[in-house]
Amino acid sequence: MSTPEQILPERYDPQPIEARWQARWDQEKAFRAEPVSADGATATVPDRPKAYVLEMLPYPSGDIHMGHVKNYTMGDVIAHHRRRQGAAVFHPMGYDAFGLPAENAAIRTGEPPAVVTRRNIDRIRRQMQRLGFALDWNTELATCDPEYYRWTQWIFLRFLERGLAERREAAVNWCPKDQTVLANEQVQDGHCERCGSEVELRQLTQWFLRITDYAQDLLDDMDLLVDWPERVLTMQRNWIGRSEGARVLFRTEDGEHEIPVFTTRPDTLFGATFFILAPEHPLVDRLVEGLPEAEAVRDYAGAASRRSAAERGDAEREKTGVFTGRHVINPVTGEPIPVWVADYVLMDYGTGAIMAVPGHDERDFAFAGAFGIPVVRVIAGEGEDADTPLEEAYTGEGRLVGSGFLDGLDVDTAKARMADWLAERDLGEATVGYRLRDWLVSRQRYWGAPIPVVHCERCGTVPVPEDQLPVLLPDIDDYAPKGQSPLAAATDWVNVDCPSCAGPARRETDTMDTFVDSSWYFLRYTAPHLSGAAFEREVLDYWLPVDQYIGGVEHAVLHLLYARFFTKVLNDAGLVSAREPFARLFTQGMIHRDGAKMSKSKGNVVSPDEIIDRFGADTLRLYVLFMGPAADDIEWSDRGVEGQRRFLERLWRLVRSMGPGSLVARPGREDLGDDAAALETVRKAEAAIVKVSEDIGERFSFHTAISAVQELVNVGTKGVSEGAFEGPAGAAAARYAAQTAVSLLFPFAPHVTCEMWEALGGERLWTEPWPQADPSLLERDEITVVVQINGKVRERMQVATGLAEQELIDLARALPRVAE
RNA sequence: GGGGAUGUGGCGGAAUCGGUAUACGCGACGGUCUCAAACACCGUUGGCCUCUGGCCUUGUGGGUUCGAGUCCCACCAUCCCUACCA
Repeated sequence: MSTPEQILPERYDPQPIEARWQARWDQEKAFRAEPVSADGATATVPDRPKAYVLEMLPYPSGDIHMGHVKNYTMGDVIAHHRRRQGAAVFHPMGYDAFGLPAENAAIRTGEPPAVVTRRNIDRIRRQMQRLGFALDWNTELATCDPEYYRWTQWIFLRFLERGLAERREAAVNWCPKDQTVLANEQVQDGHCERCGSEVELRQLTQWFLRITDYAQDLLDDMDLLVDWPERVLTMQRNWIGRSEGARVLFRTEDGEHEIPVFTTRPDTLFGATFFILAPEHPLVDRLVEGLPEAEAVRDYAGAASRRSAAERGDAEREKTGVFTGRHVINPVTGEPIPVWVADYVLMDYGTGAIMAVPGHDERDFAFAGAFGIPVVRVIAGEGEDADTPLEEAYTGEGRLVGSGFLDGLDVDTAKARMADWLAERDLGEATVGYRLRDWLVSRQRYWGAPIPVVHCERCGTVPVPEDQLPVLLPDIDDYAPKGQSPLAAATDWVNVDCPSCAGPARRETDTMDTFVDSSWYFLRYTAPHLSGAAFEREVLDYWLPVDQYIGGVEHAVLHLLYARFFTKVLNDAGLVSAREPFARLFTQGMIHRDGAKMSKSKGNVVSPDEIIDRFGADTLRLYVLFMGPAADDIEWSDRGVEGQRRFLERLWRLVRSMGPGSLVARPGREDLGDDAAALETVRKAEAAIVKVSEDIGERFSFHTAISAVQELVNVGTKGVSEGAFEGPAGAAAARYAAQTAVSLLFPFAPHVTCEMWEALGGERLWTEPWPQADPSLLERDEITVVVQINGKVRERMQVATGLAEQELIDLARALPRVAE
C-alpha cells in the first residue's frame, strides 16, 4: 500500500494495484451490508436513508459475459455513489442456479447438475471479484441450495393455501426437445425460449399459479413504479391485455346447453350470423353426438390439436373450420345461427367460444367468405347506410343500423345499451377480459425445486408439512427427460406415507419453473442464511422496495411480471409491507460486436478476463460505461478500450506531477486572487462535481459523467504542460482539480483511484463523503453573448453578468457589424 | 395488423428548460521520440468555397419563434416488442 507523502511510480501497472485493493476491502469488510437477518442475532434497523441497489442475478453458466460486466458495473457505480452520500447501501449478489443448461450438461457427461453448478458458481464469483465489485459476499445465495429452495417450497405452500396454486388440465405448451411444458411467457413466436424448438400444444394436467387473479392489480399498481422505462410498462400492459366487453349467453336451439362468449363488441350482436367453438371446447363432443357431422368434427378437432402453436397462431393462414350441424339462438334476434368449430378460436382466451360478426371483424369476415356464410352490416360509417355493401369488415366508428333498439346510436353508446339489455334479461353482462394466462409452473425436469406436495389415493393432493421442508431433490443416475420428470425414477423417494392419513401416497415428481426461484430472491438476500424463516419482516421492510433494479429488457414480461405478482401475494398474506418490489428499474442495452449480439455460436465474444489481463479491471469498467448511453445497444470497440486505458494513464501522470503532499481544501475566490487560469481550473472541477453527481444520481448517464471527468483531467494536463500553475494559487487549484477528478472517478475505477487518493495524501476513498460543489465558484463575472440577426450569428460580445435586457440590446446595437 | 423507440461528423456519441451544434472518446492527418516501425506524447480534424473571410450543415418537406437538433404537422428509413386475444 502506498503511504502518504509518497508519489506514484512512473508506470501504471493495474494488476498488483487491483489485487491489493481488493484484498484490503475484503480484509476491512468495507462493503458489508447492515442490517441482515442471521441466526441467533437481532438485527437493528438503522435510522438513516437506505439504498437497495440490485442487479438481476446471473445464471451461472461458467463465464460472465460483457453484458454482466456492464450490468454490475452500473450497479456498483450507483452503490458507491449512494454510500459516499451517506446512505446505508445493500448491494447483494447471488445465482439463479437451477435450470436446463446444467441439467443438459449432466445428461451429456453424467456429472450431477449440483456439481457442475457449484463449479460454475465458483468460477463466476472469481470473475466478479476480479472486477472489484463492492458486493457483500456474506449475503451471497444460490437458488439451488436446499437452504434457499426450502423457502421457495414454503412460499409455494402459501400460494396453495390461498388457492393461488392449483393443478388442472389444460392445453399447454410442450417443448419436444426439452421434454417439458413451458409457461406462455417462455414461448416466443411459437418456439421454445430456451432451445428454439417449435412448441406443441398438449392437453395435460399441470400446476398453475393464478396470476390472472392479479391482472387488475398488476395494471393498477404501475402507478407505484415511479421510474420504470415506458417501454417495459407498455410491454406489461400489452401482455396483461385488458379489454372491456361483455359476456353473452347463447343457448342451443334445443335449449339444452348454454354457451357463454366474451366479446368486445356487444354492440354488433345483431350482426352475429354464426358461432364458433374452439376445437378443444368441452362441449364439442356432446353437441355433435349422434349427428352425421360428428366424424368430420372430431377429425378436425384432432388435427387442430396436433398443429403446432406457431402454425395455429399464423393469422395469414387460410381460415379452416367445420360445421357441427347444430345451431344456437342469437339472443337479440331470436334467430338460429350455425355453430362451427374453427382453430382460430382459442380455448384459453375468453370462454373458448365466440359469436362471429363477419360484417365488423376481419377474421370472421374471412371465415364467412371461405364458407359462404351471410354477412350483415350493423354499423354504418360516414356516408354509408344499412344497404351500403361491405367489401371488407368495417371496424371503424359509426351509427348502428339494422339493430332494433340500438339503431342510430354510436358504437360506444350501443355497447353500454346492449350490456344493460343483456343484464336485465340475465343473458349477459358487461365484463373485462385479460389476455394474461395463468402461470404454468410445473416442469418435467430434474434440476429444479421439487413441488412440495404428495398425491394420496384417499386424501388427494396433500401439502408437505412445513416441518418436513425442504423436500430434497433425490440423487438419481439418469437425468434424461422421458416425457415425465426424471424424479419419477427415484421410487424410494416417490413412495411416501400420506402426511394426512399415513396411507400409501406418491410425491409430486415435477419441479418448479426457475422463474419461481427468481421471483423472491431479492427478499431472501436480507436473510440469506436464516434457518427459521424465509426472512424477517422488520429487516425486509427496511430494505424494500429495491431502490434501483438493473437488468436486461428481455425480462419485461417474464421475471419482472412474476416478481411483481409474488410481492403482491406475499403482501396480501401479510408477510411483506411492500406492494411492489422494484421502485426504479433500468434496462440496459446489449453489447454488440460485428453488428450482432455477442454469442459463442457467432464467435464474436470478447472475454472480460482477457480484457482485464491486458488493460486491468478499472479500464474495462470505465469502457463498458463510456461506450454510449447505458440503455442503448452499442458496438464493442477494442480501440475504445485502449482509449480508456490512455485516459487512466493521463490521470496517473497528472496525479504523479502533483508530487508528494496532502489533500487540499477547495480554494476559495480569495485564495485564487487574480489568477484566471487557477479560477478556471477550480470552476471546471466544480462543474464536474455537479455533472457527475447528476449523471449518476438522476440521469443514468454514465458516459457523460466520465466525459466530464475527462474534460477536467484535460484542463489539468494542459495547464501543467503549459506551466499555468506556477504560482501558489495555481498549485492549489491544480492539486484540487486532480483530487476532485480522482474522487469523482472512484465509482467507475475504484482500484486505481484509491491508489491515487493515497498518493494525494488521503485514505479510504470509499468512505470519503461525496464532493459538493460550491455554487459561488460556478458563477462567472463575464459571459459571451451571441448576437443574432434574423437567425444569423452576427457578433459575439463579452459582457458582465447580470445586465438588464435593454442594456444588452444597447450594447449589441453599438457593435459595428450590427449597426450597419 | 397493433404498440414502443430511434435517426446529429468517417465511427460511438454530447447538447438536461427552445439560446455559440458536433463536448468526450475512437479513427484519420501532421509533428516529437526511433536506424525504422509499433507504442507513447504534442498538435490539427463537420462540409464546401473565390480561404485574415464567407456560405452550408442535426433523415426529408413544411410550420411556430427574435432564435429549432430540441416544439407542431406530414413523410421516409431503421430497430425492438407483440400478434387469429374475439
